[in-house]
Amino acid sequence: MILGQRIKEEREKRNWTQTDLTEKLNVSRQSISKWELDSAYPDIERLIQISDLFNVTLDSLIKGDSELQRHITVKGTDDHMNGWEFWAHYWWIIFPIAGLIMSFLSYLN
Amino acid sequence: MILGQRIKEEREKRNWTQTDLTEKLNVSRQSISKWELDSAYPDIERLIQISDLFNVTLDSLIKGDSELQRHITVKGTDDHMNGWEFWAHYWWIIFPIAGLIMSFLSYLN
DNA sequence: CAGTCACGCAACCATTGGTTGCATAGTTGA
DNA sequence: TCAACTATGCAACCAATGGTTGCGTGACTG
Repeated sequence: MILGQRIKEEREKRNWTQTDLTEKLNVSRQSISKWELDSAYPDIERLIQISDLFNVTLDSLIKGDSELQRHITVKGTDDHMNGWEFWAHYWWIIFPIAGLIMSFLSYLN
Repeated sequence: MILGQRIKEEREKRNWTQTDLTEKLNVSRQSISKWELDSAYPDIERLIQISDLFNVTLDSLIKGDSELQRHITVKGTDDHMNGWEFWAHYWWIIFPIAGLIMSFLSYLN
C-alpha cells in the first residue's frame, strides 16, 4: 500500500508537520503517524478530507496513480475498445509518430 | 455518502446479483448488501478491487465525481511546478509539436 | 403452493483505527 | 554542555465498525 508514502509526500511538500495536519483533519497526531507508516489507514470520510485538503485525486492517493498510469489500468482491463476509444487512448503516441514519419517523408523529398 | 448508491449502480449496470459480486470480491453477500445500503463501507483494499472490477476511478466511486469534474479539480489546484515537473506533465504535447515543426522545417528545405 | 432466487435485518465477533502516554533523535540557545 | 523544545515513532488500551452466519420476506415460477 502506497497511501502512507503519498500522505507524507504531500504533507512534506507543504512543509507541514504531523501536528499541523492534526488541526486540519481533527485527528490525533498518532493517527497521522500511523497512516504514514502504513500502520493504519484513515477511514473513508477522512480520506475524502485528505484528498480535498491536498487537492489530489483519491486514485492518486490510494493507488499512486498518475494520469498516465491510469490509462494503463484502463487499457489492461478494457476487454474491447471501438475505434474512437482507441484514438482517445493513444492519440498521444500516434501523434508524435505521425509527426516523425512526416518529417522523414519530407526529408526524402 | 454516495458510495453505496454507486456500487449498486455499477453492479446493476452489468446485471449482476450481489451474489455474483461475492465471488469476484471474496466477501460475504451480506457485506455487499451493507455497502449498498451505506450500512458499512468496504475497506480500502476492497475499494481498490471494486474500482478495478468496475473500471471506474475511486473518485467516481466515493465522491461520485465524473471525469470532467476531476480534470477541473486537478487543473485548478496545481500551484507551481518546476522545470522537470513541467516536462513530465507536458512531454506528450511538446513531442508532437516538435515533430510537426520538424516536418515543417524539412518541408521548407 | 412448494421451491428458489435476490435481498435485507439482527446478533455476534474479530479486526483495526483512534487516543493517551511514553520514548527517542535532532536542534537550539544560554 | 546540557536543559528545553520540536518532530516523530512505539506500545497498550478501547471503542467503533466491518464481516460473517443465520433467519425472514417478497417476488417469481412451474
